Amino acid sequence: MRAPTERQPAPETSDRILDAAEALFVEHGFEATTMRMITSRADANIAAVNYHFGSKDALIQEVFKRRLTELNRQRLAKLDRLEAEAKGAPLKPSRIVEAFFGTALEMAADTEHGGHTFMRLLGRTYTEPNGFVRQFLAEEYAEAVERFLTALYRALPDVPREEILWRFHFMMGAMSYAIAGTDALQLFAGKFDDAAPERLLPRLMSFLLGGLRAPLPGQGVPGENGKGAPTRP
Amino acid sequence: MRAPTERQPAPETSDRILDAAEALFVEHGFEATTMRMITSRADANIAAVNYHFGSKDALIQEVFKRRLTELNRQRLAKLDRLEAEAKGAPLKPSRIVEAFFGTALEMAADTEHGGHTFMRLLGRTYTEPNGFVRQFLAEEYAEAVERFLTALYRALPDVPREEILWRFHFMMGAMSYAIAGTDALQLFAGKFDDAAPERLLPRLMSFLLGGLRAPLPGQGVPGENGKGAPTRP
DNA sequence: CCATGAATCAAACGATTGATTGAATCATAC
DNA sequence: GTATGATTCAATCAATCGTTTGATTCATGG
Repeated sequence: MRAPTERQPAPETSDRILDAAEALFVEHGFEATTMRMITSRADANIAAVNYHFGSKDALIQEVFKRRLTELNRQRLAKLDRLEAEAKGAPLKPSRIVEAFFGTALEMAADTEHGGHTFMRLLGRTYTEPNGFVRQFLAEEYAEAVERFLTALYRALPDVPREEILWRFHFMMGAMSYAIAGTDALQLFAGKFDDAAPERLLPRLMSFLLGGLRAPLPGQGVPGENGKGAPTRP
Repeated sequence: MRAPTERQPAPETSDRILDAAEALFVEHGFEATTMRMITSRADANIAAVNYHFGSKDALIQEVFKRRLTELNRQRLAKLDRLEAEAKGAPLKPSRIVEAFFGTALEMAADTEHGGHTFMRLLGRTYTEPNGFVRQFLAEEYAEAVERFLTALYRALPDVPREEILWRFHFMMGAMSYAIAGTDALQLFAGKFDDAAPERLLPRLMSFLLGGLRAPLPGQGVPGENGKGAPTRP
């Protein structure tokens, strides 16, 4: 009467639970989302979560694994294609950044299949205190981060690796906020006239590349070397 | 026997509770931090929180108010000084960015008086799902955001305001991750050789200004217009 | 020395949490 | 039609949550 033998593709109930949990986690966070809220929204019995997944923590992991594995698979596929086309030459930084962050934004733009919901969840989970969630995310990301960092190191051989590391970190932060969008913090409530996701990608990409290619922090005082206005392309 | 009459400056117990709560919130989040954990760490009775603050939610607000009011006061003071020196002329964007984000990083660099702990908490709270926390933060930030946005609008008259709004948003995200630093996500575990906070400020500032002054996303394909390498100053 | 109110304390409150039980129901194969 | 195993169900478990209580201790002023 315990764990189901996985023969069938999916009996639907576990998927409804995953979808309900995903949406509720975005809305209330992990701790504040109760099993009863999840099963109620999924039209399932309270015992269904433990039957299908084993525990609440295992359910959380499954919510992430379902989407994150696919996201990083797409990212690495794009990187593979770029490297194949380059035939051994270093890639352009803009291509690398677009492969990593653009893929994430594409998933975030997909409101039909829950991709948008998940990316909002992912963005706020990067800073999740919960230990096991963080460790799980780190493992799931390990390969992709390694590959993309290596590509960036090759693309920018004159830039100290530590600097690239930090800027990659900063870019992750900017992307998180970009996806969280208006609902991250009501700081800009009523100020965003246009939250169209199709305009978000070029906006974020310009910002990220501007940051990545910024003058290195050196002897010069930052901000003293330019007119300070963005240039029209 | 209810709320204390505020005659004395501070009987010490409420401060110990605030410090303990601040540290525990960073470590475990709001929900996962129990009253018993707080009062135990603060060497106080379990009833002390409700006696001094009224409720757990009120305690959370007080933890933020204590530091955030001071942070935004410093930010606005710097902006006031810059505007006084400029005598009506528009400010340089780099000065504005430094006044807003630099002040935050200064507080984050202060490990002596809990500033570092608080800024880590603040960074991860920007994406907090909890409704009342978000609304409280928004109110506490309203004036500063308004003032700094206005200054940026004046400093960059040729840039669409919506673009400035988004880039300010992106900058907030990058700063959050910068402060969360290594402990945000173990994605880069073991890769940061140098987490010295005094080098973080110039690093972040270069990145932010690079992003703020990046070419606007227009007709041109992003990333097709440059060599893609950061320039030495 | 005692009166007064702030502060602390141990103990308990009802409510809700994630998890578990054993029986009931369902689908499928023979 | 009946056996078999997967799934669902109502009911309940112990544990823990934030909060409250009433008594006790402490500090201070007259």
